[in-house]
Amino acid sequence: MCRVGVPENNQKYSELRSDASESRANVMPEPMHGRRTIQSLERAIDLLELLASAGGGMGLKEIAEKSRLNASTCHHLLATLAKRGLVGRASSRNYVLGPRIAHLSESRLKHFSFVDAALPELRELNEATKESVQLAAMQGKSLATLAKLDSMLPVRVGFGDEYSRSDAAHATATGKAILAWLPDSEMARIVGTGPLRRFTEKTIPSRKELHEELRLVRRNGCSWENEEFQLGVVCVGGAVRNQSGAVVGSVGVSIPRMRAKGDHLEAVMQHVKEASSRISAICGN
Amino acid sequence: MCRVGVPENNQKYSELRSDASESRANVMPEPMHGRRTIQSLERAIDLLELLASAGGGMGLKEIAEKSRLNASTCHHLLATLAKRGLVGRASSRNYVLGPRIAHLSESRLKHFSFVDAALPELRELNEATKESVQLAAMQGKSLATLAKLDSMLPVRVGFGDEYSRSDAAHATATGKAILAWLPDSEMARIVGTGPLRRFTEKTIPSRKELHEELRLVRRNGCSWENEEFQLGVVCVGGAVRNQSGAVVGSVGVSIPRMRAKGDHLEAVMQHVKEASSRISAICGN
DNA sequence: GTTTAAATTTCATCATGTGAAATTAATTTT
DNA sequence: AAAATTAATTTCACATGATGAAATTTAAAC
Repeated sequence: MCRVGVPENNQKYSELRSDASESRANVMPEPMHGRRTIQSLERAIDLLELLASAGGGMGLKEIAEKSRLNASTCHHLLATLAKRGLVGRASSRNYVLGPRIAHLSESRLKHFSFVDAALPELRELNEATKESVQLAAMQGKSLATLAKLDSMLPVRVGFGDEYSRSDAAHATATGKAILAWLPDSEMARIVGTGPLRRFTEKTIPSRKELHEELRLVRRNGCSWENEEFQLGVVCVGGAVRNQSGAVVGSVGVSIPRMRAKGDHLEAVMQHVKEASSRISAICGN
Repeated sequence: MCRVGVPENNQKYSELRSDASESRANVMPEPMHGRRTIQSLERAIDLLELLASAGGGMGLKEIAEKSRLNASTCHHLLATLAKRGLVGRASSRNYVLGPRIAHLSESRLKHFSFVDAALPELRELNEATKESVQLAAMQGKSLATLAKLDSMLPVRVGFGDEYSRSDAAHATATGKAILAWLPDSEMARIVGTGPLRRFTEKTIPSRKELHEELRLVRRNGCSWENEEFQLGVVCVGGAVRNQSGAVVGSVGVSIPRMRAKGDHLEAVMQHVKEASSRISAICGN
């Protein structure tokens, strides 16, 4: 008897392909010589991601169903991954992510540079907003500026070349972005118990108001600062998180007061949110 | 026209294959139908491991050389890995391990059970030595027994079913295995400043002697304990480390004094060393 | 600017991944 | 226990898709 229709797998395959070349418009129906990606490898990665998503581990059958792949194919892929330690077997004989994953992650972490990783995104943010941008992180109780790209507009915010540390976490958008998503105990440690240092007459004066502001920041998804550190300068900040969701730093955009309003300000906030989430992704989030 | 000789790749391939089946002696020259692993996937994993080993990242050419693969093949593999975030590009355009590695590792860690992972190895140790074995870890300042398998011999060490915690880190082999490879500050915190609790007349009495013993343990590669916790019981312990080399626990074998000598004791020490290093591997080390 | 080297893409070939089917192993039910 | 059921693994023939030499493009030196 002859097979009717398309073998099950073909559908899957064309899905993958159209996905791979989504950018170029599909002017021609079937021209693509473009062997863009390696099928077996992509499938193996699918399985890894699948195992990652379903924590407790899965049996072959479940994996085959969820991945919509032939069980035999899954078995071959899993056997290869298992041989190399990228997957392991739980006591229930379920497949789970293997020890070699931890090893790879460890050696990545050892050579990972936050600044290097963030710099391309920072440049993009700089070009998209046309404003001065910066990357910050806490070092002890100090807010450190790790990188800075100045605006190219004639009127711009620029504090020179010094990568200053300061006790201004409560008075800057980059600082507030970090504080807002830090555990309370950490936040308290950084803010301290003494009076909050005043930089301008607009600096948040009290702990109570700071807490309230941070609550709003969390709700809003990004932080802001209105001449609280330097008169004439308005700032917007976004938190950067790592693989475990912990805040590791923040990005900020500094705008001269004259431009800090309306559509431009809205657009900057949007860009900051996107940039911070992209940098977070690079950090494993 | 007929092809003369073997195309370059075939050699490589047969290398891989013979490597894959190294355990079975090559009695037959070419019987193997065994399509055991998926070549492209194994090659991709080779590249990941290569990138992990050479921290700073590598260019395509170097990767191709080191992996002994065709540059084009590397490129296809890397492009696929990059599409899925398992590799990324540094600012130098070098290939590096990507953010998705951290993500996978994170979700593995979230569901990882030390006990589950170690249990099979523990069983093997139990069968190999015929003695009672246990898995231990520090919980605060207490040494906790996480799992325990009794010997099947008529004369055996067995403390019943209670998974006891105790302040016996300095008096047991499992405890000393942990202390020996902990950072000094951690070690000091656990041992405390008060007098060391005495369990038998053989318990190490002073901090000074403990330090000296731990030095010997480090040199020896495994710890031991001679009726220091319970008269009549001798114990051997090995440290378990995780991906970053930190000590997360230990395995121990408890032997009745009558059997704790000569070849048997030697063999137990060897088995403990191997078991602890295998469990460490499962933990990512 | 020119030269050189590295990275990427193309494409024809055939080795290799694929999946249906058979076999074996592990559970569950009787 | 034995039978029945379900899941896991292995086999194998075939067509797809990975491969690598060569061409092209891009980036780095000079």
